[in-house]
Amino acid sequence: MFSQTVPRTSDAQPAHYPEVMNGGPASTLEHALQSAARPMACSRDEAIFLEGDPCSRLFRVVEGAVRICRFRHEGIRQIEAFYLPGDYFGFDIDTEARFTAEVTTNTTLMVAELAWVLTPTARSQAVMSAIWTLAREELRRSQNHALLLGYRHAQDRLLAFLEEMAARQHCVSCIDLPMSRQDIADYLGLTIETVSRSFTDLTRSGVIGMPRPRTVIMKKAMRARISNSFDTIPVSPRPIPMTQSN
Amino acid sequence: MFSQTVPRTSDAQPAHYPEVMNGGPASTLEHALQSAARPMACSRDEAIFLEGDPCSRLFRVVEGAVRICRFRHEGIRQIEAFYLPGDYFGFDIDTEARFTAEVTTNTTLMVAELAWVLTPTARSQAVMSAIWTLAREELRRSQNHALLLGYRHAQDRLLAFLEEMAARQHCVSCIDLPMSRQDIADYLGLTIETVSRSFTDLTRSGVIGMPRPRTVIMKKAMRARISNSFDTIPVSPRPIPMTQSN
DNA sequence: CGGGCGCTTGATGTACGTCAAGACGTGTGG
DNA sequence: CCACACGTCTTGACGTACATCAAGCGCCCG
Repeated sequence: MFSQTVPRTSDAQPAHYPEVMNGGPASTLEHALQSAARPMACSRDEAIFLEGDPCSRLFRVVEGAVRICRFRHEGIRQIEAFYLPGDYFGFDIDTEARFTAEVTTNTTLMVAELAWVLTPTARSQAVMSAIWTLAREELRRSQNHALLLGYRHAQDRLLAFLEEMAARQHCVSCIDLPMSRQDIADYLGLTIETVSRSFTDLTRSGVIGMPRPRTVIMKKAMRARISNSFDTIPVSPRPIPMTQSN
Repeated sequence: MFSQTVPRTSDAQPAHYPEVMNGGPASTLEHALQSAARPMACSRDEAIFLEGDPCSRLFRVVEGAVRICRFRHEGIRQIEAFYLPGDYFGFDIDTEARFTAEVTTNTTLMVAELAWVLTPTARSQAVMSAIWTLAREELRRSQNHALLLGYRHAQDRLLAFLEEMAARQHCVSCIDLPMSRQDIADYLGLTIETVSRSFTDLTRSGVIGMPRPRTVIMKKAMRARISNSFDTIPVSPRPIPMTQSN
């Protein structure tokens, strides 16, 4: 339960901020959460919280994946982020959740009451700095998402997405996709057909291998395949070392 | 100089976080910056800092506008955010700037050395909470940008952009656009021609008025014109009261 | 082995990108 | 103050990539 090291981006701290804002070893967060957390199993497409719900709980993905999204009237759904094993979410920036959170596949979470985590005894500077690190990571992720959506070609967006997934998972070349084609489409701002066709095209051109629909093998110089890749690394400036649970 | 109240989103604080994380009256930030800041005038397209530069300065827009962006190899540019009068930027989440900052038009800024702002005397909890508020605002903006880019039709993106601009400016119906069509295109993930055509179409259909290219009048139920608007307000959950300088 | 869901593939329309030219407005110099 | 020139914005013609509508395949689970 919360027994992993948090995704560490702490190798890139703003040197100027005092300790309370410096991430430091984010394992302090797990430590503070250790006794507060309880496990929670969700089956596919189950909602964890809805947009507008009070932000009262902090979650960590153990196994599976979570999507946060919004809906437009005719049922059009837009996915803002995926959370993979090791990721925290729910420490929102408002009193009310700005997105709906659902699991994309059978998923195990750890849950802790924010009120409990932030009790006077628990709310150390270390905990606060860990929260700060999470917020920065969230901002970085969102900015990278916007950059991804700036690509005009479906293949570029898909490749950027696959690179993000690869960077956030352990293996360099083997990617597990714990979400449906529709989920990917709603994250990339495309239709499911275009996503599927792009997967096929990338496979046919030898850029990726796809033994099963939700397993992708990265082949050769994939980055060079992005027609207009950024001079600076577009998706994840520094690969995020992410300790996966179980 | 930094004499305005910061954009207040503090009406939506996570009630659970201790004071250090609660925005509180962000005027504390201006107060802390008051003596540290110096004015800086930039002419159109001038760079303020480049991607990769050390994050050492905090800026506030007094007049004009700033864009932060990245470049892809063939000169394709992608704009992540605009900063308007009253907005702070430069308090980045890393030691190095993740974007290049340039002014879109003749612009006046206030500049303060982060090291000075964050000296032991200045780094009060109030200052830190103000920084936290800025970071949350940045996250919200980035998420809204990603949502905007999720719209599949150019007119929808443009309308969402205009709504964002309207919400961030004083007047409800009269929008000043302190950036070129190319800037708007690079922010919306479109070409300049498509942006121009969308402006024309919206004008012809009576949704907006455009006395001059950079002045837009919002007419009638503009929101209803977005073909797939979000059930919940897409761009700015609560209009941001933004005190403009001079 | 059968059913259903997720994924893929096909055919067609349309919105946007691209290339190109022209109009407008703005700023500068005479 | 006017004329000119440059840059910004707009408009046009055309090609292309993606959305849409529709059908079919394949995998997984019951």
